[in-house]
Amino acid sequence: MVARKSLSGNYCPSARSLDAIGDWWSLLIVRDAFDGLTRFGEFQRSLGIAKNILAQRLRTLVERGILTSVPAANGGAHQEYHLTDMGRDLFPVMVALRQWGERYLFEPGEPHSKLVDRDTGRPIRLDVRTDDGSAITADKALILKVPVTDED
Amino acid sequence: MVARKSLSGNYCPSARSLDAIGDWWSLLIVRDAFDGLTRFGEFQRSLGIAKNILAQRLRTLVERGILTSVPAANGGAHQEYHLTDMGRDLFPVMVALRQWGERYLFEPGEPHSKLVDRDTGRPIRLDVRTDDGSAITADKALILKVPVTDED
DNA sequence: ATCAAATGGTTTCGTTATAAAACCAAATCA
DNA sequence: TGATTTGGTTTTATAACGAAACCATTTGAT
Repeated sequence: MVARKSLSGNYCPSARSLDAIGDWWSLLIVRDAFDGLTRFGEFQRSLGIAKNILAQRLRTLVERGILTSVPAANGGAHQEYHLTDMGRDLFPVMVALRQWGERYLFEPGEPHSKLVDRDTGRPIRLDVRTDDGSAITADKALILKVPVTDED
Repeated sequence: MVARKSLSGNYCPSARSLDAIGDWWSLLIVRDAFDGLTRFGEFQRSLGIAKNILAQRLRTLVERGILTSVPAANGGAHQEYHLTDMGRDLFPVMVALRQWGERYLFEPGEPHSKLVDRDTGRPIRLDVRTDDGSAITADKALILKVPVTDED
């Protein structure tokens, strides 16, 4: 079998996450869902994705519990795709990606969308902290590996 | 051309980030780099990735400024791959992915690696906040779009 | 009520990316 | 000095992807 290697049995949570949402389109769909898009056509126009690929991605995102498809709220016959709690909890991932991109992938002065607090208008950021609230940098972090059994 | 659509001109920073590191292996390589791996063979054994794919990924990660390849520190002839500042700043992305995976992709009680403060041993987490430090949830966030010019 | 267009897909087909394996030169080890 | 490891590249088969055509059902206009 030459299928894309599955990481779902991996004991690293990042690896499993990438297994679930690490393909090319899934996170972009989730981003659009955060942006309020719900309909097939909305996603398609927003992303410029091929319809067959979009259909497949929506299907697997639903299968994995990140989106739900529900009959249209307005009585129409189409489906609407909404974030589940699991999907909404990808919010920090989105913010982290956004923050990195803002910093490294834009020229100084180049315009880009911004994420702000809906109520106060304040910019949103995120920081890594220990559970007592003190900020921490990458070099201070240590990955505790789970004891190896027999598979590598 | 049927190449994978480039999002590098997109005004959404998340989209550009995914364009840079959103392919299947890149973030896993970066994760391993955080874990201290530097050599071709180390990455290959750790990930089980095909060598040609790994070589290609390392090349583009270097091109994009996320890794640097430097001659071996110990005088050997091989290259070592190290995170740049740009690469190290992906740390919050890794933590966010990890945190989400821990929560949703493991059975209760199932073992997984953990991220802790090297000095204190305290678990590391991350939260989204406004710049004055108050925590915020996804529904309180608003994406301010950049004014559209002519391309869609 | 009827025709036209939009919506939400699925199917087909060509192209690209990926995986596996073979291969190879240089360095290291015994 | 011969064997093994390292760090790749090349080749080939398969799977994923993108574009376009197609289609049934809704929705909108006349």
